[in-house]
Amino acid sequence: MAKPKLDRKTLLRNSLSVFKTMGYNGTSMNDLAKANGLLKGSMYHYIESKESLMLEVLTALRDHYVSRVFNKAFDETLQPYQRLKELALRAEEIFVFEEGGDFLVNIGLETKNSVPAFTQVIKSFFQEWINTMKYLYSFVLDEADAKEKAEFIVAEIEGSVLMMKLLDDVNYLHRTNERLLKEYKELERQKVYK
Amino acid sequence: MAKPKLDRKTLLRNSLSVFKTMGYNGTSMNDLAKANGLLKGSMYHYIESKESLMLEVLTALRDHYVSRVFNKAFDETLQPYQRLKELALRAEEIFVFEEGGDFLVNIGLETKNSVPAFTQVIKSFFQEWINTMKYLYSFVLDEADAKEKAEFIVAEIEGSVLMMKLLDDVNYLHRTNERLLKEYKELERQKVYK
DNA sequence: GTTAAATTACCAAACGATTGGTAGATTAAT
DNA sequence: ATTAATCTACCAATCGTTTGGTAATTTAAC
Repeated sequence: MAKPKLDRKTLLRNSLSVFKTMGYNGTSMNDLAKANGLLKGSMYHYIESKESLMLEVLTALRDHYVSRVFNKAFDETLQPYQRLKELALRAEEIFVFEEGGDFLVNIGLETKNSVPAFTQVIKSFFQEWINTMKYLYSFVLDEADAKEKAEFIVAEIEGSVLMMKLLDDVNYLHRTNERLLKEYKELERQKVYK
Repeated sequence: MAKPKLDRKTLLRNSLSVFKTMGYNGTSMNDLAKANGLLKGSMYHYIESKESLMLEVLTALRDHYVSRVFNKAFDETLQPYQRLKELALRAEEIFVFEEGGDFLVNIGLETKNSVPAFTQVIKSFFQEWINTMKYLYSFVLDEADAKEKAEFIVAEIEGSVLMMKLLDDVNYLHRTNERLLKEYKELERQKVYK
């Protein structure tokens, strides 16, 4: 009976799936336990508290994005435009199909005034994202413009994802990405002519 | 103590204030009662349930926006550009200073998979907003483009508000509005030249 | 290789606190 | 005296968490 061990990754993935559909306050320890094939008391064999579990989920998600998605921006075997395209593609997959998506925003808003520990991780995710975009745009814009552009683009994508969810319209994000890519190409062209 | 202690408007305003900072699931009937200067049991003299109260708050908020904010777009004493400017100004006030703000988005995301009645009202709010923007852009763009532009702009503003909250940066929305206004003026210029 | 101790994984039950909601008594204005 | 508004007291259910206990497995001494 001490064999079928639940490994950490599975625990986090199962828990994320529940948190994602019910939110933080909307999810009970019972829900989490069920999703992991355990009774609620047994969950405490793996975790210290509901809050610490969520914090671990958030952190894992952020680290995943940083090391598996954002890092594409620094892949020197690709042209800058191709890197942006890779990022856009991955973002579309993530937000439209995968578990996770705009999860970080949802939880960030829901717990903003009650669990500061969450806010910190979520903030750092967005900072990382903005920095990634800033780097990519530094190829076609000067420092200050690249920064502003990066901040604006992250907001733009998040807004699209949001409307996509609220209005059940899957095209939102795709159109936004297409617009961004087209615009980037135009910026590259202008840069060359200068 | 049988005086009409609490009028409907005050009840809704007080409740909104609590819901706004703690979310739907994060707010208890006790919290709501306290905010209204009552004991929990007394709340049920005014409302049928926690859910019905929230639904009333959401509906009142949507109706307020439609009749007091969005209607500016149809004010024929103003030039289209001036109407857009009015809308932008009001939006900035609402999102930055007032209670309410992106409340509808937060609740929409938090309760998307648990309380469909909320989703309906929230959806209609965004549809109204999009329609308003579409009308304003029909002065400078053709039908199809105006629609796409409207959808995009609402997403853009929402994204800005979101980042503003998550990153505690009040400039986000202001910059977005300035960009929109400038672009609208440019669209007007292009229209004239054609 | 056998065996006993230590550890792991889990369950069933219960904890005190809090949840949304109800009933009946009490208060105060008309 | 009537009636509307509020309080007090309570309910059943659920919350996150802790407990006591029991198999299954791993470890380590022989």
